[in-house]
Amino acid sequence: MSQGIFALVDCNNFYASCEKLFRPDLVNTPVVVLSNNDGCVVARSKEAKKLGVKMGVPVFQVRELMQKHGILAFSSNYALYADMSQRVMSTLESMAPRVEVYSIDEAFLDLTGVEHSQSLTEFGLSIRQVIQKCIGITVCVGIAPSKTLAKLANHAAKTWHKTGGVVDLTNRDRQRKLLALLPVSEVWGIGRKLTKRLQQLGIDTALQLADADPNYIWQHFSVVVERTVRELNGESCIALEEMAPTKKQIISSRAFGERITDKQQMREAISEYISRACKKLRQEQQQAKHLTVFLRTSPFSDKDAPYSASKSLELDSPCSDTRVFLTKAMRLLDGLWVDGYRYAKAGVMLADFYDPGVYQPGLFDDPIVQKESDQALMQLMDKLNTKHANTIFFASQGAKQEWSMKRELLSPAYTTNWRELPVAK
DNA sequence: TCTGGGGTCCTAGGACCC
DNA sequence: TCTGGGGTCCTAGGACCC
Repeated sequence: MSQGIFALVDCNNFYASCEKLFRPDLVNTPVVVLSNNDGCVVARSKEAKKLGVKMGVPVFQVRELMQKHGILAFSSNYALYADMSQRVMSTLESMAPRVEVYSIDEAFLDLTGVEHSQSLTEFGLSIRQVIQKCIGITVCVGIAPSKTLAKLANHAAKTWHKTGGVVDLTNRDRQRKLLALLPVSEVWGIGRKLTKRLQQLGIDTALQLADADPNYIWQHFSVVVERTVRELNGESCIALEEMAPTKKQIISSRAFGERITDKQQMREAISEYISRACKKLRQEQQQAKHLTVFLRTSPFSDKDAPYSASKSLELDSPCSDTRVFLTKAMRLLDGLWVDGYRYAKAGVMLADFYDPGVYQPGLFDDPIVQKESDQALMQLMDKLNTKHANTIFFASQGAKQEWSMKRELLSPAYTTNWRELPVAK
């Protein structure tokens, strides 16, 4: 059994906390943050949770509740959250030698060796204090010999306030006590479907899963669930990954603010998604060979006829030039578009990535030759657009973008735009 | 009227080869 | 006019995560 010690540091109500941070007047106000298009609730402050707003509910279902209790809603402001996240992560990196940034609001830390100089709980508390003081964000810390147990320890730290926001779960008896209290659905990697199937076999609690025979689980489920069983028993099977693995695909897709029925508007939307995806591709310093374009009507509406389709193609050689993908995507769209539907969402996907310069073209391929001047043009575009969004764009993206998503409740870009810095009065 | 977006991993099954 | 079995590669779809 490998003898690592992991900590999971997770920001409390991250998006809602970011919004509140710059609005001291909202200390005790219930706040929610909405998904793109202001569609559903993706984050809730503790006050909003207390009032019964559930994660992921469509806004129209809780509108009454929000009005009744004065719950304030914000559109999601990713520029702000990404910037705050970076501050949290670099603080963590200054406190622990090995850090895996797991998501925008979570990181795994390798705490091997820490216990020689101070207790693990003390270390957890100091992480909490430093982040609170330097950044103003509250985090909880779960500590355990496997990532799956660290997740559960973190859950416990969030759930029970008397823990002080830090739970050390390195002791086997404490592990089993906690596992007995938690339903199997709380376990990392056990989603809705697996929960149901496990319950049918009489496995309701996390402890029952931990005590199941790994071979039996492997046969009835998969190696993934079997690994989870081992992790629940303190055997570390999922390593800490400091380096973000290179991406395998890039998707850019979005539901429209209003349904699209006009092909020209769809062209604009697809052009916009291609531009974003290609920019991301160049940031990853990769080239792609595969392109997919897809579109669909709303799967929730019973009055709209359902339609969903996608088409893909392979380039002769990998490429990261927006103009090449724009041309190809428009051709794919011609094959997908059917008049008369009310389209709700569309998107593009790039895949099959290569490092620049390593691809061997086939004998009969007609490789796209990327001239230096082409690459320079793309670099210049990216540079200008990073400094000020949408400085230059392709005409096909459209200047008005009437179809773009709703963000009616957006907070200012406090930390990423000089003109929107908070003012101390 | 109003239901997110962006990812990963695993598995099953078909095509194809010897 | 034979039709077994094993291997590999690819793709679609399912399940999960935040």
